[in-house]
Amino acid sequence: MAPSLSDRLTEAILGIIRDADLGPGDAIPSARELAKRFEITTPTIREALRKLEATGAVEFRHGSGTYVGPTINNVVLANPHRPPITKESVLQLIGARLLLEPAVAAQAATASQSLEKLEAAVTNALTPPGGPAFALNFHVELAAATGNPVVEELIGSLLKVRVREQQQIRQLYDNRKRDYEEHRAIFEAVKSGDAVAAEQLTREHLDHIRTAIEAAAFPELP
Amino acid sequence: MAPSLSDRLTEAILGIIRDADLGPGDAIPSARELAKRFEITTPTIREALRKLEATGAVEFRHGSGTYVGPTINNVVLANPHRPPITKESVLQLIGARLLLEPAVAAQAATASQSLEKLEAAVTNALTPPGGPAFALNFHVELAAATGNPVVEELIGSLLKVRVREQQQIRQLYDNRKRDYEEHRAIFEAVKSGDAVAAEQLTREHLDHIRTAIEAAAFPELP
DNA sequence: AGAGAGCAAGTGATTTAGTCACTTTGTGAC
DNA sequence: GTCACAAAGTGACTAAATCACTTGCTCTCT
Repeated sequence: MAPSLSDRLTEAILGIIRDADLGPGDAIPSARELAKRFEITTPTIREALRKLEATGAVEFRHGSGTYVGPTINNVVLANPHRPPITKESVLQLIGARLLLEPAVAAQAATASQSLEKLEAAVTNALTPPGGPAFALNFHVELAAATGNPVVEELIGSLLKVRVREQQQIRQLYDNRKRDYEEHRAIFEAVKSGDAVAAEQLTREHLDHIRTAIEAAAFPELP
Repeated sequence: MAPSLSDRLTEAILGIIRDADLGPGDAIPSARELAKRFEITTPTIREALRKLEATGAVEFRHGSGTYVGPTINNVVLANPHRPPITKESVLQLIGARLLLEPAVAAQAATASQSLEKLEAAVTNALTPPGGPAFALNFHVELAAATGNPVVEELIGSLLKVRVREQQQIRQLYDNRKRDYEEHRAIFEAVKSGDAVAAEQLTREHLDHIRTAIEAAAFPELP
C-alpha cells in the first residue's frame, strides 16, 4: 500500500546504471558517492545495494568497488535462497526439464542459430578441465540454440538450482560416457535439422537421468 | 573465493526459519533480537534481511515486524529488478511460453490432478472482480494441473515479469471474449484427457496473442 | 630501464549510539 | 460494550567513526 521505502533507491541506482548504459562488469559509483548524491547515509544506501546484490544486479568487491552483476538483464533467475535439496525436489526439477527440454531441442533443430558453442559443449563434457562449474553446459547451450534468450535463462536457472549438489548427482550418475554419446546424438539431430529426432533423443536422455536418480538412495534426508 | 561476508547471516536466518518450521506469513524475530543473538549490530542484520527481502524470502511490515515471505520455497523467481519492457522482450517472453506451454497442456491432460481451480480460472477471466491482479490465472492454473510445482513456478514467474505492463497488453489485445472461448476449449480438452488437442489448442491460443502483439505498435520505445 | 618493495588513497565492512515513525495492544474512561 | 489514548515493541534512518582490503603509484635497488 505504501509507495515504498528504500525501494526507490534500488530503482534510482538501476536508473543510474541504465542511463550510463553500463553492462556486467562495469563499475558503479561508490557507496559513499551514492550516499552523498542521494543525501542519505551509507548504511541506507548499502541496504539498497544488498537488495540488488541478492538478485545479481550488482556485485561487491571488497576494497575495490561495486560493479554491475551478471544477471542484471535477466527476466527470471534461480532463487539464491532456495531451500535445501531433497530427492523429491530433484525429481520435480528433472520432471520440469523433461517437460520443457524436448520442445527446446525441437526448436533448436529448426532455428538457424550458430552451433559452435553447442558442439564445444558436447566435447567439453568428456574432458572437464578440472573446473567444477564448466562454462559450457550442453543443455544450456542447447537452449541458447533456440535463439530465444528467455528460454536460455529458464534452462540455466533450472540447472543452477542444483549446482551445489551437482557433484553429488555426478557420483550417483557418473555414466559420463553415455552422457557424451547421448549429447552427441542430440547434437547431430539438431545439426541436421531433424526436430522429431532431437525431441525424442532429448526425452530419452533426460528419462535415463531420471531413472538413475530415482534408483539412487539419497545421502542426507531429514 | 572468500568464504563469504554477511551471506552467512542470510543462511543463518534461513536456518532459523527452517528450524522453527515457519511458513509464509509467520513472524520472525525482530532485527534487534537477531542482532543480539548473532552479536552484531542492527545495520548489519538489516543488510542481510534486505537481501532476503529482495527474493521474497522475508517481508517487512513497518512498525509490526518481519515475516516470512511468499516465495521462500521457490526454486526459481521473476527478477524483481528486471529491465524495462520493450516490444522485443515481450515477444521473447511469448516465444518462450509458446515453446513451453503446449507441452504443459499435454501433461496436464494426462495428469490426474484436480481441475477445480482451473475451471474457476476459466470463468473468472470473464468477470474480473475489479482486481488488477486476478488471483487465479488460467495459464498458471494449467501449469499447476501438471502436478509439478516447479512447472507452476516457471509459468508463474514468466507471467509475473510483465505484470506491470499487463494492462498495456490488455489494451492492445482486449479480445476478452475470444480469450475466454479459447481457454474453455483448452480446459475441455484437458478435462477429457485429450493431450494432443490440448497441446494444439494451447499453441494456437498463444499464437493468436503473439500475432496481436506483433501487429500492435508499442507506446514507449527508446 | 626494469623489477620489486612499500606507502597512500579509495573503497567496502562494520560498529556504536541514538532518534523518529509506525503498528499493535491493552487499559481506562465514557 | 465501545471508543480514545497511552505505552511498548518494531522497523527506518541518521551520524560519525574505525577496520580491512585492493589498487596504483612511487621510490628504491638491481
